Formats: sequence, C-alpha cells, structure tokens
Amino acid sequence: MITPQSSLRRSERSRRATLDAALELCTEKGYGRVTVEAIAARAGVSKKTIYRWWTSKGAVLLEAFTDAFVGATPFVDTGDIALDLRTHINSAVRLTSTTPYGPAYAGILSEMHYDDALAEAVQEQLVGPRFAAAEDRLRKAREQGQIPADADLPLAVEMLYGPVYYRHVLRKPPQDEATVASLVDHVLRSLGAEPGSPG
Amino acid sequence: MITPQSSLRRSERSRRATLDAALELCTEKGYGRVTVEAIAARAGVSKKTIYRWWTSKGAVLLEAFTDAFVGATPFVDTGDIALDLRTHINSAVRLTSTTPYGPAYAGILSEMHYDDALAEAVQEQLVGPRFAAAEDRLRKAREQGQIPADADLPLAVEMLYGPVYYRHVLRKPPQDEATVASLVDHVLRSLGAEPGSPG
DNA sequence: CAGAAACGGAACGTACCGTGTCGTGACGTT
DNA sequence: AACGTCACGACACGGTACGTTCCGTTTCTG
Repeated sequence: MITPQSSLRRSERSRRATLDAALELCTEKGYGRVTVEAIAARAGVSKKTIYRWWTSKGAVLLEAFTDAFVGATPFVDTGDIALDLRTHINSAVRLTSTTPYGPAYAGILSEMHYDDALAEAVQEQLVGPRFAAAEDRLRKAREQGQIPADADLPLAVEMLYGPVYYRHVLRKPPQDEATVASLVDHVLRSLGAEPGSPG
Repeated sequence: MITPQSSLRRSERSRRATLDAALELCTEKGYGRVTVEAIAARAGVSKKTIYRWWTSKGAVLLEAFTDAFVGATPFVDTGDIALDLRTHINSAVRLTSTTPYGPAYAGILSEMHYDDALAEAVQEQLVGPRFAAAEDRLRKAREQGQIPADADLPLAVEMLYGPVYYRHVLRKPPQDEATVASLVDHVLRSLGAEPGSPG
C-alpha cells in the first residue's frame, strides 16, 4: 500500500530524506500545516518523487511514524501483571506526548476519518498489535490465576487505553506515572483481581 | 467569541442557513472536505457574511454542533448511580456515533490541534460541563455512601469517557448498551463500590 | 555500453483561502 | 416621512497548495 511496487532502484536517500523532513515539519508546524510542497523542499526532493511512492501526505507520515517506532514499545513479561501494564501504558503515553510523534499521531488520527486506507493501516500496524499485546499479557495473567477466569479482557484494554486517547485528542496534559499506576490498579480491581501487588 | 459583536440587525435566516448547510455538508463529505465556499453556496449566503460572524470553519461547526445539543444530554438523578452513569455515557455514545454529529465532532477534535481558540471553546462548552456533571453525580453518590470516601472521581470519569473517545477517534464501532453497562459496573467496582446494584 | 527507470526542476490548471469593493435593501432614528 | 446606518449578496482579487505533466539528467540493470 505504501510502496506501490517495490523497486531495487528506489533511492533510499530520497526516501529517508522525505520521511525525516515530514517528521521535522510536523514538529515545527503541526500535522495540519504540513504540505507536500514543504516536505519536498525540505528534503531536497521533487514532488513527483513523493507522489511516485506515496499516495498522500497521510501515507508519508504514517510510514515515518511506524518506521520510527519499530520495536520501540517492547512488551516484556516480568511476571508482575501490574508492573507490565504500567510499563506498556507509560510507553503509550510517551508515544502520544513526545514531539514529533505526538503531533504526528494526532494528525494521523484526524486524517483517518477521510482516508479509509490510512485507517486500515493504522489499525493493522499500530493499534491492533498494541491492543493484542496488552490482551495477550492479560490472558497470561488470567491463566496464572492473577485475574479471575471470567475477566473481560478487551474491556480491560479499552479502559487502559481509553484515557490515553481521551487526553491526547482533547489536548489535556498527559498522565504522569503515578496516575498511570493508579489507572492500572483500578482496572485490575475492576476485573476482580486481588489487590496484592508488590511495590 | 463566536459572535464578535451581537447585533440586532443580524439576519437569523442567514445564521440558520449557514449552520444547517455546514452540518449537511459535514455529513455528506466529512469535516475535512467541507469548505467555507461550499457552505456559503449551499446556504445561499456570501462568504463575506460567514467571515463576518465566525472566525473559521471550525467555529461555524462548533456552533452548529453545540446549538443542536443544548439540553440534549440532561443529567437526571434517579438515585441509582449505575443507572444514571449508563444513561449519561449512552448519550455520549449516541452523540459521537450519529450523523451528522459524529463526523462533525471528529472534525472538531482534529481542528482543535491547530486552533487554540477552538480547543478552549470545546473544553468550556462541551467537554468541561459533561465531565463536571459526571463528577458531580459521582460525588453525590459518594456522599450517600454508595461509593467509598477515598474514591478518585476524576479518574473514574476518565475511565468512563476514555473508551468512548477511544472508539470514536479510531473509527471502531460504538459501544452498545450492554457494553456500556458492563463498563459502568467495572468502573464502579474499581472504585471499591459494593456490586449491589438493582436490575 | 545501451536501455530503462527514477530522479530534480519547473510549470501548469484547479480549488480554496481570506479579504476588499460595490450596490442594494432593511432597519432604526429624528 | 426622510435620512443615515449597517448587514446583506455578488463579484473579483492575490495567495497558497493541490496533483499532474513535461523535460533533461542521473543512476542502476542487464
């Protein structure tokens, strides 16, 4: 979708320069003020080249965004479900509150409403995997008896991620780590878990 | 902010036609594809008139949006905190999933990231009052002993509203009433409330 | 080394922006 | 009743960014 046909002759230099310029401009001006012309000028690349490899501004920034976050949010299993959820949600908070990724992601979320392909890509490449990772970790905790057998895991994940998105889209200040810790504790308690968490 | 100086001579017909046209176009094309020129053409109004009374496209749609929702989400107190929260959240879900208001609100949320005045207006006119109403209702329940004295009410409201926004901005299907009911039950349980809610 | 393909640069027509100008008509004042 | 005032619709303007096209050059492939 992003690269219509892969080509060995494609200039990696142009690709990188375009993605870097897109993120830079997103930081400086905000997603909605970034233009393809400005990206081309900043990157020292012709507009033609950008339109050859990407279908829209949204596609460029989605690739720049995901590209920068490959492996940036690993999900380690320490055996402490509360600790692991805190780590996971804290990384999501940082993701959405750190330049240039926060503003870029806000723009991507906007564009999703008019670009079905972008919406699908975001779901498959960003949201889906993170959601699944959180649910998998909760399922393991459930199998180990740290969470009741009848716990509604998708609902739990929504309760964890919901406030992150709520604050992000409404431009409220991001959660600090204490707030995230409290959120995790509340969600676990809502599932009926025993509050006996270490630390 | 919306009306720079109120005037007795302002044409109510032009105002209504503009707001109606804005909502119509938002339904048909999506917020990001709506232009002031199209609004003016649809409403049979000159662009000059629109720019005379509103500062931007976002201001027009915010007024159209809030205008249509004055009193649409009353917060009744039946004495049953779970029931009242369900009613409240269900109305929010409908608000964000019904055309033309859902797409319009999505667009407004996007525009907020580039328009500080719009962000402030949304916070003061839409988000703030609803958040405060939910918190007030929870506080009353706390005073009546239905919720523990140490319950974190702002966190509870975020856990209630978070999933609504999460689904809305990610274009996921809106919650049905059973899901909302489960969400409310989970949030109340996370606060340490007794699960003894009537039917 | 020849062909193909991606490249940068420049220019195009279109769309929408926000503003300015103008004549008209509905209001309020006296 | 006559006169100012002011919002109105209309039209035109310069500016910006869109997405595309043409052209000549560079770079990789075979």
